Amino acid sequence: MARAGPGGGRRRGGWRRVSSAVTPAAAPEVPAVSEHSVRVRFAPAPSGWLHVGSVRTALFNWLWARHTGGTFIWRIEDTDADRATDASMQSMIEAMRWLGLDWDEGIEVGGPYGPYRQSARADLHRAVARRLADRGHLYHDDRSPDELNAWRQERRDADLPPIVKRDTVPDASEGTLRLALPTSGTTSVDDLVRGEVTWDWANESDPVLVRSNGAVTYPLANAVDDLAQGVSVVCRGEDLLSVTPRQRRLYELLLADDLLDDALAEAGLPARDPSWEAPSTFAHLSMVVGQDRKKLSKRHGSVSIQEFARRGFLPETLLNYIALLGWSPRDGRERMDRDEVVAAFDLTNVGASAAAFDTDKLTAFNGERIRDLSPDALAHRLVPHLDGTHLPDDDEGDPDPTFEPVVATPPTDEQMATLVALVPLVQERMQTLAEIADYAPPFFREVGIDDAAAAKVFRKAGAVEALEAGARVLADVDWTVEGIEEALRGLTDELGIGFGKVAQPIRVAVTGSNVSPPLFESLEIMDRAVVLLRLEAALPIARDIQAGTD
RNA sequence: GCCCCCGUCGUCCAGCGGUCGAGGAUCCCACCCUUUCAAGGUGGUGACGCGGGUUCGAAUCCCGUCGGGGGUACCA
Repeated sequence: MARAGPGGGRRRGGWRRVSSAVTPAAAPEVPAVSEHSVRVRFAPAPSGWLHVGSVRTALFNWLWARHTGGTFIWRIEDTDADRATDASMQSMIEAMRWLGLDWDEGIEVGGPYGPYRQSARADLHRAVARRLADRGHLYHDDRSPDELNAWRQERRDADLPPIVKRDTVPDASEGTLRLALPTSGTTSVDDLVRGEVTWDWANESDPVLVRSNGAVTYPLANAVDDLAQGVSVVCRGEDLLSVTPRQRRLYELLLADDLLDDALAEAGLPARDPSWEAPSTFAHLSMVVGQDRKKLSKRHGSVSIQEFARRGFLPETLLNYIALLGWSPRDGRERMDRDEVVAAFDLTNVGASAAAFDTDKLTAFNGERIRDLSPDALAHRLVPHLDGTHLPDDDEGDPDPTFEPVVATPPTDEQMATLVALVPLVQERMQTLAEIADYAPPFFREVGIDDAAAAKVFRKAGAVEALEAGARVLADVDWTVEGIEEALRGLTDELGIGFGKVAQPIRVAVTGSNVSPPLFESLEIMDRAVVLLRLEAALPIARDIQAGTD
């Protein structure tokens, strides 16, 4: 990833020192938190769900806080009451908890610089706006949205940029309040991910800070709260890169002559720590795109993070995989657990190009992780995929509402015992937890025989004989893997056919499918009586198919 | 249109002027193993968007171009 700009050395700042002071084995004499400690925040608007892109932003913030021993703040930006929903917020909380991303200050958990829901900070925002207006930084724009849109269209039609500046609008006494931005000169920021980025003030449109209904907008609330909460590092999506100049202008204005401190006092909110300055570090993360390099689609990860749980992905896998989207440790390791990622993560070493979400790679990671689980742990993780909590995919990839739970909620002791016995058989052949729904049913209840499997296997010569002989020898044999194997393998000589021709018909008869865990082990954990019954029941089906074949 | 960002195997990353006849992961293919399906093992295909320049030397630096993305809201 070539980093544009002359910033090759810009990443060598003081971060290493900070990070080395907080590794788990940090020497006790080094204070874990200094006056320059990292304070990062995740600040989503509560509309919609957490998806891969927003989770990556949350994760990188969280990782940087944990790596540096800093503070991870979760603030909710619900200044637009029309879009914010409580359901969305609850869903986000659930997703964060599932991923194991904990926050030190923020919604639900509180903290010294709350409230952490912007709608609860409206008094502060208004107090700030009033002071800004008093100092002459704001002006009224009384055009209606329709008028504004018409004006913008005119400008575009004339190939002119629709940039609003104080002198392009009448200074009316009523209407929305805009911030008067500088009209000339440039401003630049040294972004951790992108290097130096420069803007010309002449191209920056004056943002609306207060709506006609009196509510403040994101540009104001975001800047105020970042300052009031002592945020030191702003790490967010690239979609907010263009908003940086006006935000930094606001920082300047708010910090001048104690404007913000006075407003904080007036609103009765906690004072800022005197050592806090404006956020000095910015990191704009690239977008996450689909495998087609276009916007994230439903097939490619633009789904709620809960959807990944439903599809049988482990939270550890997601965390590991998403951390690798745009970042990698110096030694090139890919499979890492949470602590390893925290230890190795480096915000100053994040790539700037858009990352495509690759479900195949995620799936491969997941399979490996499943194999690393202890059988007992895996059994417990499997339960939600059997009891109806997580529905398997239907043909369209949507939750299948016709899925019949395989075990009770909670599972009976007997069901749990069966599951624990089954786990070693399926563990190494699963990529996702959801696949258990394919393997498990015949071990728990009666299942029909799959037509395609029957057609394929029963029509082969020797199938009927294999079923008959299988039932015969299995009727009295030691019901152990060894006993079953010996009996069944003995059949190849007796019938004069290969073992595959013996095993497949029996597999289909007993499991209903031509794909299953290993036969002997599968039979062993089933009831002998059940096995014999199924072999018996399959016989007429096999005979029919053979008859039709001739 | 205007502003900004990005551009190495299909995909994710490594590469920070010579050690790159470009490395790892994933995907794909082949072979081994094998009672199905997997897993595992071995091997393989596959990339510096293009054009100029700087330099003894460029994937690495500069310029241009093309392509992709974001912004251009009284959304965030």
